[in-house]
Amino acid sequence: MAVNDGLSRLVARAQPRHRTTTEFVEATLREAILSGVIAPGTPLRQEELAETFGVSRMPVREALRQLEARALAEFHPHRGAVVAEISAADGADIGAIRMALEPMALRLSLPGLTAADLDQAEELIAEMDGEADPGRMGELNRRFHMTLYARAGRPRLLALTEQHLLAADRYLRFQFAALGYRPRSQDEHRALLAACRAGDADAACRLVEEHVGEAAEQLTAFLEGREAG
Amino acid sequence: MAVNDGLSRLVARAQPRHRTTTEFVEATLREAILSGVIAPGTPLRQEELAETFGVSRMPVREALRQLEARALAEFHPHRGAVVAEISAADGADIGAIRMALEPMALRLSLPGLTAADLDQAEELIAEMDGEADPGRMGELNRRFHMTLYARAGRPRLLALTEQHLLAADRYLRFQFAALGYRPRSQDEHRALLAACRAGDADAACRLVEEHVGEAAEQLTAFLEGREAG
DNA sequence: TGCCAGGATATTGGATCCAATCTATCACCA
DNA sequence: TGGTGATAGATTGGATCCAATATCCTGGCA
Repeated sequence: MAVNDGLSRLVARAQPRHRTTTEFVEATLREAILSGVIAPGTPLRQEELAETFGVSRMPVREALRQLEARALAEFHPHRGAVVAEISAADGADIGAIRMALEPMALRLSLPGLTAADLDQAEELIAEMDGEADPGRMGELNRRFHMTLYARAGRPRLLALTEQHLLAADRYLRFQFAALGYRPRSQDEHRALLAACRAGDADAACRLVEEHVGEAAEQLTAFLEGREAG
Repeated sequence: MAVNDGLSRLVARAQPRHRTTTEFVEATLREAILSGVIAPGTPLRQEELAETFGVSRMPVREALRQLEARALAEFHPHRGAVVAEISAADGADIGAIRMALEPMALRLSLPGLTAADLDQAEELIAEMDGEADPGRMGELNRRFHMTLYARAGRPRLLALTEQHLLAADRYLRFQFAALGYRPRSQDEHRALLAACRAGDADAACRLVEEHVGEAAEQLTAFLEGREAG
């Protein structure tokens, strides 16, 4: 079974240190969908998932409802849930949201950033230089961005930003596999970090907006080509 | 019972034309929370809600999970859910998100706006002039904003924007009740509409950002005073 | 040969039941 | 008298069971 195959590995190594079974199932499924372990369009059969997780159908149902609210799964009444499809239009949608949220997060965070934060960001850039694995690269990229936003002091804004960084990751997987990492991305990361170190908020916000925008643009072009072909 | 009282009225006049009971419960509860019919901090007892809706506890449970994913309810394992609290910090958080999303939505929508859209926006401003009821005012305000963003062609961005407009409404209720509607708001609406009619994207985006920012600022000040006192 | 109808099957949606756990109360002891 | 521990009640979390609905296949008919 395509679903169980990759997922059961995730389930096996997932620490069930969650307080309820529902939380455990939701977190693991979300990870699986965002990381691409379960492909878009895959039907999420309740019974099958329940068996994989070793629980009854009920916590699975509640978890699926939460995933629906996060736009990671689509419900069709009496026909079940499927993993949300990916499309060029949706990729552009997520890109637009990131272009709106991330400059705001950075602007709020910048004054509070410590030297340690900036050093950690620099270290993450260095790690990305030598990384080939797409999944790991996505995680490093996400951590780099979130490190810069961490001092915004706006929990909702940060949660929303991270959620859409994760959603973008899911998309970027497809691009990574075909084209490799976007070469200019690292240059942009370095320029962004330099602006943050200089405390130049306007420049930093402009850079992050351009950075996200270019990534989204290239992704959209790639996906449109994929849909056309 | 404080919960049932206002809620049962909503339930009574709600058309159960939803495909599943869970959808019906979720939509009605969301409306009740956002509109303030159920106050922040109110415990959401599953049995009580089930009785009010005339269903079993199960669809209530699934609906509550979805509300949690939307940050409208907070879950405490084995202790139940409560309606999400409101706070000055959270109000500022929502304000920051709106300030990020709405200029982006407007910029994407502006080129596609029709004369009919602009006329409808103007009509909504006129309606707001003569409106005293806070709930109705919030709805008109929301429709005005969403009308201007409607042609963005980004479903996720629009859904997120509307969700945070609704969340802001929930907060504004408290301010309405104490201070009435912010007087300068209508002037800003008119200026914004004028910029849209002129097709001046930069000005329109700047105006909407300022508009949202000022509303958020005043709200935050009000809530901080309320929390201090 | 193609299309429509009807029934069998699979899967979800909803109800009921049981177990786990949290809270509050009360007795008991220092 | 104040604090601590045990116990009872209430409430949620999870499992199982039943009903409702969609899909798919097959057979009959034009």
